[in-house]
Amino acid sequence: MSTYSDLNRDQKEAVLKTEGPVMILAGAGSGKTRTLVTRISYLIEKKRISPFQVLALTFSNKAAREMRERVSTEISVDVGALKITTFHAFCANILRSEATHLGLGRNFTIYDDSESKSIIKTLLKKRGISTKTISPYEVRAFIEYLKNLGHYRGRSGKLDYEVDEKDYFYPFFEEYEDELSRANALDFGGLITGVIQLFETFPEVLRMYQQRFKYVLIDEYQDTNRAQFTLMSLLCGQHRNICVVGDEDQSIYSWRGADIRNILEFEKVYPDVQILKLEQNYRSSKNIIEAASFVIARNTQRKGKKMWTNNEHGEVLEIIECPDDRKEAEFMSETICSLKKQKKIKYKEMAVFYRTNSQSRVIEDYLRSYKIPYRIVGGIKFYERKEIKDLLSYLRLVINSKDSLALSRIINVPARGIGAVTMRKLEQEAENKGCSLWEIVDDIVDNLGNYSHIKLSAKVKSSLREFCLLINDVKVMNQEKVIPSTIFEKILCESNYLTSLKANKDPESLIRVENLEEMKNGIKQFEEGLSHPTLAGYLESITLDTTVEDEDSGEGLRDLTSGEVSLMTVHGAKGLEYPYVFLGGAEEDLFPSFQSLSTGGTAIEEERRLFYVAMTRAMERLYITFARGRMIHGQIRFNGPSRFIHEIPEDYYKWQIIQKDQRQYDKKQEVWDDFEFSQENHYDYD
DNA sequence: CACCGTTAAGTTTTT
DNA sequence: CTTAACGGTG
Repeated sequence: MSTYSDLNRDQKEAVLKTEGPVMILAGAGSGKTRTLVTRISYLIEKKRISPFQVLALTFSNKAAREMRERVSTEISVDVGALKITTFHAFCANILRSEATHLGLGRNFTIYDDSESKSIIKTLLKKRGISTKTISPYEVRAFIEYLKNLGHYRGRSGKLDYEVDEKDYFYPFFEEYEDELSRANALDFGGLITGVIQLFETFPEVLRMYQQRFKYVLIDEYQDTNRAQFTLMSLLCGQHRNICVVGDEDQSIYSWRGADIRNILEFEKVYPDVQILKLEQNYRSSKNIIEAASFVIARNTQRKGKKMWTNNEHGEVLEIIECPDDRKEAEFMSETICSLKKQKKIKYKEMAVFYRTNSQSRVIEDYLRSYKIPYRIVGGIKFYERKEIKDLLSYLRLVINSKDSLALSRIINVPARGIGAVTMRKLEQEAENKGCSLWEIVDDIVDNLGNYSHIKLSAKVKSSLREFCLLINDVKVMNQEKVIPSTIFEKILCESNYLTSLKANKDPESLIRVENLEEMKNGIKQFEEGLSHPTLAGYLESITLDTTVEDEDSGEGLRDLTSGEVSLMTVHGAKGLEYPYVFLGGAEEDLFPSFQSLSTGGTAIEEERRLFYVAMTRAMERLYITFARGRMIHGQIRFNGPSRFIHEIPEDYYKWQIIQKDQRQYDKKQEVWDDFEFSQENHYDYD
């Protein structure tokens, strides 16, 4: 890399301003990643900063991977020392090395959302509270809320948020934290707050990291929560070489704790910040950019950017009014086919976006019947499947025997005759002795005599013995650094998990067997390229990065040169771009969602940002479809087109009506012209 | 202890 | 229309 001539003036500035706080407001398609990558290589090659001192934090592994790859093709120096990683992986890393400071074992387990929910459920149950009196969901939300703020138990000093320790829910937060530390576990939020606690409690540790990371860069800054902001402030407190890159108009994760104030009020914390705007869009046609700009301009929570492009005007957008969701899917399929046939557009250049996952079903049905190859991006989660979680629990227990959640999950899977009654006895004993479930189980097997007060049948005893034997065997294997795939194999066979699955002849079990096969492939893949793969390393890699390699769908439908049409939620589409985009279900109560409308306030602005994100993914053509009537929860609902459609000036679109019928939407009057028409008469076509 | 029927509820999901 | 969760029975 010797020249920056391919960058525009603003981008160059963003590269060159390396000292002090910098905020780059990078609009959609403004060449953000390219700018960041160039900035990193400028730091290293021109300013002779050691790669060891540069830290780039992203949210997704995908983003981290992409940046790492692009940096490594860009610069020739050793990139190995360069830290480009996710917030969570970064924190997990620090905590593993500094674990002892916090009284944590370095082999701690990381619980995902569903696991922390289980913890809360058992917690409530233990207290004899029905889930109807207090919903575990609410408790979880409360705990998550605290962690998103950066709160940890006993945090003191000047807090920039308020915590009411007399809050009805607060004791649950404390009990939950106790439960996690007993299990030597952390949840995702705890990874961040754990590092905050570490830094605030041990200034010398903080100083060490401050000295190491002299240049810090944060991508997708609009999605940071309070805790991440605090972490960043601590880390950059000395040198203040902090560069954040984001777009307030693409902040779509506030329900996950993202705090848009982090970006809107950055100047308050860093008055000397240099704010740079990347406003030239290289992705989309003029029509698309301008139409999207009109929509987003309605938001008040903005710093204000004026996106522009040198690209052609291109075609106007198309608004397609369909009688129902099936005709909408049919329109998409028809259009995709004709684009492919007549304009030789490849499938992989087309994408369908929707607000909710449930919308994909009808679309999939039609795509299949039109023999259009497609792939769902971010649909079913591989690692959330029962059989995968079961085997992961075995592996976890081996690594961290205090992980009682993992133990309870698998002690009777496959069925060994160790049921709820036995488990209650064991849990009681563990509680009395103040030790973990595993210790009790392990001890009972060795020293039965000490447990005469616990009545266990002979069958249960022998089951426990067998289970213990297996786990202890595997623990030894792990200590002897046997590779993960061999350990996996052993558990799969000797736990009888595979045998009992195969005994079931139903197709469900067959799929499970295949999934386990795939899991093994995943482990093998992990081992490749590592000289000393460990089980702990494997677990870390998959809890913090659940992306699964694209499998080849050998269904015969796949067209290698043309690829597949991509289907995803609008959330899933962030950061991506496609020449041809279909945005389905642009209806009131769906997009914007019913919930956001009833929440009121600024919730609608986030929906608008979401709509804006969807629009700005499109490079050449954008089709926005809506259905007059849609099946929702088994009932046909008539919601009318999304308000966001009306926010696009009329010169920017062509309004097309599919299958005229009696119930037409009159966009001039914004009312249905026939309200009395009965649903039944309406929906028996074919 | 496992299975089946009933009931209730229903966004988005980077880690 | 789905799906998850609970409570009753065999």
